[in-house]
Amino acid sequence: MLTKSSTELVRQQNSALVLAALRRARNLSHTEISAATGLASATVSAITAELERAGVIAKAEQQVQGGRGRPRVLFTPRRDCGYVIVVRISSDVVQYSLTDYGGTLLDRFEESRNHDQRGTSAFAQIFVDALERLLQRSRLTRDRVLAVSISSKGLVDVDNDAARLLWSPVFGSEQLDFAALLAPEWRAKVMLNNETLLVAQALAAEAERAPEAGFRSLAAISLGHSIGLGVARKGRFGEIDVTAPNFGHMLHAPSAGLCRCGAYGCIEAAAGFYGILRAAFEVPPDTIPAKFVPIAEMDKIAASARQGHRMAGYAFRQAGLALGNGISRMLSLYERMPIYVTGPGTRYFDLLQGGLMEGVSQSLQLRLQGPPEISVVLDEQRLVFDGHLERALGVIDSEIATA
Amino acid sequence: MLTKSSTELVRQQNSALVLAALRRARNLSHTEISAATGLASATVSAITAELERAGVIAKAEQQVQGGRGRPRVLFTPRRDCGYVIVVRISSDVVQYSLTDYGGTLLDRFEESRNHDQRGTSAFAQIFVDALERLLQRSRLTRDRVLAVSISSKGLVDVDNDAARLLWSPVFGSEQLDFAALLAPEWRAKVMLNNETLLVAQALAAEAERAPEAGFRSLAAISLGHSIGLGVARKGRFGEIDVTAPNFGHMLHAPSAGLCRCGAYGCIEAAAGFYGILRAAFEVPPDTIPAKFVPIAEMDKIAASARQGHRMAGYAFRQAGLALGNGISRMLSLYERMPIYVTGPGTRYFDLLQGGLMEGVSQSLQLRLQGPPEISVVLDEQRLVFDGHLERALGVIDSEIATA
DNA sequence: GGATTATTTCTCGACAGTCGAGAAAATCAG
DNA sequence: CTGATTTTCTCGACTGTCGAGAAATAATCC
Repeated sequence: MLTKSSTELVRQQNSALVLAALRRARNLSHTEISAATGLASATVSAITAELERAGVIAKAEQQVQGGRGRPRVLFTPRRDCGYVIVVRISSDVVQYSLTDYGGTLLDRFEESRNHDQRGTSAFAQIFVDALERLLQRSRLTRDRVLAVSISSKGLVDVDNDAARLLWSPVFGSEQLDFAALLAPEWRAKVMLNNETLLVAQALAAEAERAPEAGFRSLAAISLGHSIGLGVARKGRFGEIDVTAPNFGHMLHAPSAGLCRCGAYGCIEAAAGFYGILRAAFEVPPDTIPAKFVPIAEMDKIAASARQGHRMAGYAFRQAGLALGNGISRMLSLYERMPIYVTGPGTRYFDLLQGGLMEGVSQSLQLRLQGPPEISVVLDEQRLVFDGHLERALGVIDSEIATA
Repeated sequence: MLTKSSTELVRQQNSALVLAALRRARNLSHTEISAATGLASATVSAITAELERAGVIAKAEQQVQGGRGRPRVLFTPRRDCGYVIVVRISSDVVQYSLTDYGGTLLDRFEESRNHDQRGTSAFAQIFVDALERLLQRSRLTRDRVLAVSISSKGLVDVDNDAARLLWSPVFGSEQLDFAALLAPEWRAKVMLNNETLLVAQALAAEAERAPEAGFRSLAAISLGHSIGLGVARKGRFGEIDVTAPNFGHMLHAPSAGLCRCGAYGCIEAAAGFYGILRAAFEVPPDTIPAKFVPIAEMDKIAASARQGHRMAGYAFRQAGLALGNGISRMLSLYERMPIYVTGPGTRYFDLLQGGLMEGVSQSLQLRLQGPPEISVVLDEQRLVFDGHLERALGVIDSEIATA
């Protein structure tokens, strides 16, 4: 069932367009906005006047000099128009950041997760307190925060309005509903996303900004204790569509052994750190996986693999194979697209590559279209943060345009 | 990059809305259109007047009688406004159908595909000739045909404007570009879709029509000599989005043996008719697959499986397992959705079911959300045809609205 | 220094579209 | 024939976009 359209929707769409252009370029003049959006000059006047009246954009202090005619006046988003809180939950630490509406970082602190006291209710309290602390440190009130963007590894409720964590390596299948946690007191929109989804979002935004590269789709794979996948595709209306399929716990092969999710044969059970560890030490594959593998331990296995140790090399090869087969299956179901590999596991990419290429090359589609481009991207943390901002600010912009 | 909006686009969208409503209900009065679309009465007047002037809709002859006040005048799409040609290519026969703009069948004939003379150029000639014949029999000119909708099993170019068959069981990897074939002489829009995609389209349209069932997504799987998958999902703007992932040639397990696509371990190599045959007769799995398996042959294997013959039962079980694992992987990458099984292979569903359920139940997601609903749908041929019409008429409608 | 030129922003009227309200049309009941 | 009822049609108000040209303003030319 399609939905009806109206002139107000037109204005919303075009306002959003102006905001998006302004966000990309930081500040633009009247004529530049017109050129970037394709809107007529008169329309730009109307929209900027409205946004200025609403306090969302302002004429920039510093005006550009030099041209011949009437000097251009630059519009820019008002930084103090609202604030965004970004929360990154990882297995050992939780990072809280505050940015303004322009996306510049104002404050940040981390709290290490105590490994003993698991349990969601304890964490919920810590979480809410940390947000309050963030406000106090910057002397802000709750209603100035327009969005709280949270990320974790794991499975997230796809329903757009919910912010429920369905399964995560940190909390297991104890569900956690962040929207409910902040429900009455906070007006902010609460969003929860898979970490690797945000990486894909950031990479896609970057690709879109690049000169006419003609971005269509891409996938981000994060290697570490667990395996994450984010897929970004350009939708029919030019918008970037991002999903976080359940790649790490997709079935690879029963031989991969017991996964910490409780199933047998997940990709993660072969390619996650604990899977590699288990294979390298020839632990029976139905052993309950290690809760946590120090990176030093992994480095040791990698070193011995590089020195020619047979089982260590085999473990990485099997991990690569699981990833390669998974990628092959993923591409069968979507389409050919470039793959970006991130996460702590990239430091072993030399050891994984052989198995990975072998695993990828076993399908009709890849024979027809050639193997996908696979590249390693290093700064996962920055990408996750960029993805947070990209999403949160985008949502805020579209809410402003809708109002 | 989003795209700008304008008042003309609003009219396009709303015209399309009116056409869609009219197509669903055959004929509707002014007030009914208003209720169905949510548009104001005055707007409906403007749009219907325009469409009537363009010759796309007309006031129906037969008016409904009985009420008290002014009698309602029913609008209905004009059948003679244009025509659609539907071509279904299957391995043994090609079916050509002609329908009017209302979707009623006017003419149909079949031509059996000669199994010896493969080769696309010969087929191209036959194809073009058949289309001409269809026109002559109904005394139509080429320019009265607004769409030619073609279906085949296999891989289709995803690019929306192209109509290129990339790989098919019928022509192998000899590509065939139908749009180019009809390029200068025909004004009709040429579309080519995977057969199972059309099944999914038809099922989704049906689900959408049904009372508030809240359709979100579904998958159709076709079992036969080859294995097809169509996935239909409701997009962000209420439109139905359909894709035909390359499911049959997704990697299952190396043990599945040689597939006729040339790769090893495809789902089809285990679950396609020739795969089942091969396993039942204990032919080595790297044997080059049979080009064609008569259904009688399959029936014999099924009969002996039902009588307890070990290898025959095993073959079907392995086929079910391959399908189940594939479904599990597919659902990992998309989301939980109901599965509809069609095609000639459904007559062996009792034999496949055990393996299928076992194969499906091996994943985290399915343990969290429960197994998907799987149901058998019998009349695949009708669904394919319905899907053709659904798509072709939809495209025509949106082109009319755009004009 | 004053006129000219180039450039940007702003404003006005035309045009397209939707909407609500009420007039007009057409039928039925009494 | 009259009034009630229901549906369709029309009119004016409102919102939005667009093109053209007026207004603003700084650099340049003489």
